[in-house]
Amino acid sequence: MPDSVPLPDEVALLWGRREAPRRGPKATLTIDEIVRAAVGVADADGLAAVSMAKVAAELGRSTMALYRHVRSKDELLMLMGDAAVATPPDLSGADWRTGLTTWALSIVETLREHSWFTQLPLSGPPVGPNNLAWFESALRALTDTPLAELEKVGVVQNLITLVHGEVRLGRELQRSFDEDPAKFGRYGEVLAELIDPVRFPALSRVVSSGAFSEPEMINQDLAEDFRFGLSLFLDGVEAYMQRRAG
Amino acid sequence: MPDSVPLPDEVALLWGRREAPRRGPKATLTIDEIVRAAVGVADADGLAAVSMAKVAAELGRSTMALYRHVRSKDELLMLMGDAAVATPPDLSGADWRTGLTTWALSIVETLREHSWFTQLPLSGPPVGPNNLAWFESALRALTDTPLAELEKVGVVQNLITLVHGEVRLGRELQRSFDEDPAKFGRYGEVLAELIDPVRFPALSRVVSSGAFSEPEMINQDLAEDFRFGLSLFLDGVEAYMQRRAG
DNA sequence: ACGAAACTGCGTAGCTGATACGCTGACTAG
DNA sequence: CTAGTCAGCGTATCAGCTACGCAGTTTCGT
Repeated sequence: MPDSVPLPDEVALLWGRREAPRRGPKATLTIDEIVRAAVGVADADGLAAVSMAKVAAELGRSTMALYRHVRSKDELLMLMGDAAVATPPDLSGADWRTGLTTWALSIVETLREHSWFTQLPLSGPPVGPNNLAWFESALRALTDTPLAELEKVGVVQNLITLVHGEVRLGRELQRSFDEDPAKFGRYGEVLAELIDPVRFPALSRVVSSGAFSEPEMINQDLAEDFRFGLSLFLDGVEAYMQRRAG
Repeated sequence: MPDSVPLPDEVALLWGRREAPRRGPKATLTIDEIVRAAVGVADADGLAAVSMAKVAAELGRSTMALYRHVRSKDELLMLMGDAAVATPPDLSGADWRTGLTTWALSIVETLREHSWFTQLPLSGPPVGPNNLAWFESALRALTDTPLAELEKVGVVQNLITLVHGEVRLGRELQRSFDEDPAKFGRYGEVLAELIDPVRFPALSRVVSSGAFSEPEMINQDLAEDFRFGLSLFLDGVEAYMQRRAG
């Protein structure tokens, strides 16, 4: 059976289905090596540090050598985006709620190690094998629920959004903290100074409740917020299912 | 009363509290003009098009003139981030749920017009006057609820995340669509081709349910997903309040 | 077995963009 | 009036992406 729909070029690349040329010298570089090197650079020094030159240097090659394997830097970024997420956990046997919770925590953990992930330009809906595997994994957790297929997609989509937000915020706050730790100790103070209790009554109440005065625990607080948000969201899903079933 | 905590420099800038020099020629450029021009460029051609040179050209100035008013491009981006969100809606009189819904839809609408907002580097927790005003607005909607102050922050934080996700996805899908409209018509087909129903049963079911075959309505679908996610989340908040109060 | 075709790796060079430095001339406090 | 300040900007440097084309390598067709 021939491909009735020839795959878009980047998709073929993502799935390793780009046919190798038969003539000419064998490539001494593989896409895999390049992507691995790029991921390494991003993990170590952030996405901004990923330049074609640096990745090439990491491999002991010249900058332009990479362009024989990758059409553009954007294409490399796309490949990195699929390489970053590897394999989803096995959720079989868990009820949908436990499954989705595990799923969400797993993805957060995975992405925390490649927190540049959320900075990648999106090139449309997911098409990479690993990203689709995670998508599949989440959908599978919802198999035996009364949700319509489209609703399942909606739930997973929103879950992904929550996860991205958590990872992004974690990374940015961490970076900001590393840049100037002193600033964090003063966030509460600075707010207190800026905020007129008349114009900002609700915010003032939060500030004086001391919610912003524990500068040391940024990431703990953030992870707490995420778990809280996640459980609220899943509560909502549960309520929706009951309404729909009953 | 003197400032016990001298404001960090960028914060002073954000709040227009940087003192003007008393000697020398008067500036013929204001920060406001610069920020407005930069926002204009970003609205028209995207954040990537915002270069110091382009913004300066927009104002009929030389590139380096901007650096008298802004310490770096990052500082300009920070200012853009506060300028983009202007003034939050008045929610007084609404119950918390209606209030937060209005709030979320307003922010989405606002950010849709400056959808580069979600690409800005975050420089820590919010400090700009407009961003804080939105924060205040959301917190105020939760005033008369049984939530603790820290929980209110958590709820709003997660709401913001959902909003960012919606805006980001909308922008990226739109861009991707504009780049190659044909690709969207084929997303369902491409998936169908890639996905082995044995390895991807749940995804296959979604694909064959036709959930991905209406390429024309990307943004409608997305907005739908957002409203769905928002209502699920708020259902969860409601359930939590009841549990807490009862 | 041999020439042509198909390739790979890479050197070079062009272009865009951020920004350091220092000059010129304007404005103001005393 | 004059010294001190400051705005605008020309110039130059550096980083990064990538188009182009050469030189050497491998394979196919005959």
